[in-house]
Amino acid sequence: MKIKQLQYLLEIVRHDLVISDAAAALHTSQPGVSKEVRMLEEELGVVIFARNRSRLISVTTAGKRVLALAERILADAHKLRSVAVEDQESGGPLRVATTHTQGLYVLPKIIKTYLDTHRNVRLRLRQGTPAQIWQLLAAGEADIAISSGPKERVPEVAMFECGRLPRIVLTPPKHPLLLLSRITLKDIASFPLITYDEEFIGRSKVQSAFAAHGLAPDIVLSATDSDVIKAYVKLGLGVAIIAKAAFDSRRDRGLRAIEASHLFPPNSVYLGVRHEFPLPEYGLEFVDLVAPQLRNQVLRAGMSRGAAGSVR
Amino acid sequence: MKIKQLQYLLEIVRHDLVISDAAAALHTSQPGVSKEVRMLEEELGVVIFARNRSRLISVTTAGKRVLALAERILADAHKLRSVAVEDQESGGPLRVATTHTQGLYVLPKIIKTYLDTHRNVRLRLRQGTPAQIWQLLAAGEADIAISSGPKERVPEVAMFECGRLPRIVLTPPKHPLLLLSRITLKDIASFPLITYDEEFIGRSKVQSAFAAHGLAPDIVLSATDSDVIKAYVKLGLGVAIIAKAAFDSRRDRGLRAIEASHLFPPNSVYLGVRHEFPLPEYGLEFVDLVAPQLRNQVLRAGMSRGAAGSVR
DNA sequence: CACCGTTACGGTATCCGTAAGGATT
DNA sequence: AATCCTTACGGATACCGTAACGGTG
Repeated sequence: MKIKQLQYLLEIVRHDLVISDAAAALHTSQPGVSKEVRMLEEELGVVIFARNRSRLISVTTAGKRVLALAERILADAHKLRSVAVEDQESGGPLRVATTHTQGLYVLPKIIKTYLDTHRNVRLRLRQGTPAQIWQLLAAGEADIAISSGPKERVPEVAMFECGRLPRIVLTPPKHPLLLLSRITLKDIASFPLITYDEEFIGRSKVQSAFAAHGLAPDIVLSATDSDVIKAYVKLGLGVAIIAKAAFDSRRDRGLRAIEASHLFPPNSVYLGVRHEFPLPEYGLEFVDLVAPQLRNQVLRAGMSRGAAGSVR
Repeated sequence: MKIKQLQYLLEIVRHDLVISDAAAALHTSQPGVSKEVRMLEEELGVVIFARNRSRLISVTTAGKRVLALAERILADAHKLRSVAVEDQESGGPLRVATTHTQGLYVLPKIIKTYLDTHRNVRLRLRQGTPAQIWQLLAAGEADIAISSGPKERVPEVAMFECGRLPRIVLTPPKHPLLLLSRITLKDIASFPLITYDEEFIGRSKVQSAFAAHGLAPDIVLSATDSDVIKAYVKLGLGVAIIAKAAFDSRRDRGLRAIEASHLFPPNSVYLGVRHEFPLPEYGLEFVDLVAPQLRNQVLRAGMSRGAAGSVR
């Protein structure tokens, strides 16, 4: 069974059962049409047209059913051909604001998968500090924020926890800390410390942990960027406390990592959208890749007005 | 676009995006499947599968739409293939009781057209006198009656006038009546008469017409069958009054016809069905060919209980 | 290195147009 | 005689399997 044969059928009916006319309309030869029709009839085991040897008389009852199905198949085939043009309209811009760590170490795989399947989405990735990120979202200059939480509530946005980043201690090779089987906060506090900038939540959590044990670490340098921090650790200026996700043992050969999730609480990562700015379907599908369970909450948040307690 | 290509798509999805497996399931070569998919993508101008050069990763958003349509098309195609078997069940017996005149001179064309388009209907034609015909219908041994009316009402059936048969006078060649420009009843009455049997309505109408003019024709022979009547006219036994439809100038070369519709009222022909025995669709389609305007009345009559006055 | 998808190639079947035949109106 | 469907035939095209190639995990 070929689609062409079905086209022939309908064209014949459209021309009052005159094969010659149908062939002319189809820009092909009349014997070709005649033959294809007969072959289809033979394949289906059904007489579609009642013939008078030199003329088509009428459509059989079985033929009517065949024609009805053929019509729908061809309509679907037509829709199929226009998927391409609709596809052009199905994409659009998607602005994601995120931190350096997320943008460089967590999102790449997700974004690759996403762009593979969403050819017409123009993804714009904006990096910044958490404060900048939530500000961008609140101002409507980003559609999705992925970042640790802001220090102050931002009423315009809804946030949902979408992951937790455990901490590690980062040292140069052959550092004394590497010899300890289970390090303590006190061990760390005896070395100069390099960590995230003040406005990062991670920084304050680190400081609180030390303070809870009456310790006051010597923070010699802070930065907004894991890679900057790494560079200074590599130079031997101190040890760092960063997200585990930002360390790649293959790439960061000049560094060593020590598990520290027992010392510092993991840093929650939030996905945020703006109230009253519902994400398009392709935006929700991005959310699906970041945190599959969040789709419905994000959908509702985008449609509702701002309210307290959107963080579960 | 080919149906085969759509099959390939679904088979690939069904095998978790592994072309090799799909090809094996389709009993064909793997490169063939690969190529057809790419050609379809090119034709539609849409990337259906996200690829990793040596693997299919996922289905694009446009691809999902393509797959949805492909699925419906293939489902319809499958239905198409099974039209043949359903067609076997769509027919059935249709028993038509009718007179010799109708069966031999009026119905053949209709029946040919009908059987051309209703290959699976087993048409049984039963001939008889009007009394026999209506009796068959009332007894449920016929589904449709086509005949002149019965002498007595038959409560079980609904009748609808579906045609009128004007009369002619039938003579041998070179008969004296042929010389008259406009014949009268008196002219006819001067010759021996051959006509339908007593139980035919036509016979009594003819007799009434003569009686109304104080004439008493000499009916030398009567028969139930136009062809029997013709045979005796041909032998010179007398002239006949029969339905015009029963005379074919090409076939009846040994006979001559004289218009007589001004002398005798036309004989109404009725189509009848039994109350509470609704015709199947294919039966109604037979009625459509006999009398297109009757379909709905016949449909209703078949579903309702017997009642007076079904003849309009 | 095992697996998978793509590319290349050649034999074969299918398609499709022209020409001729036959039936009907 | 004109119209229309069918059959016949031959050249071009597309199909499809095998084999070789390239990338990936």
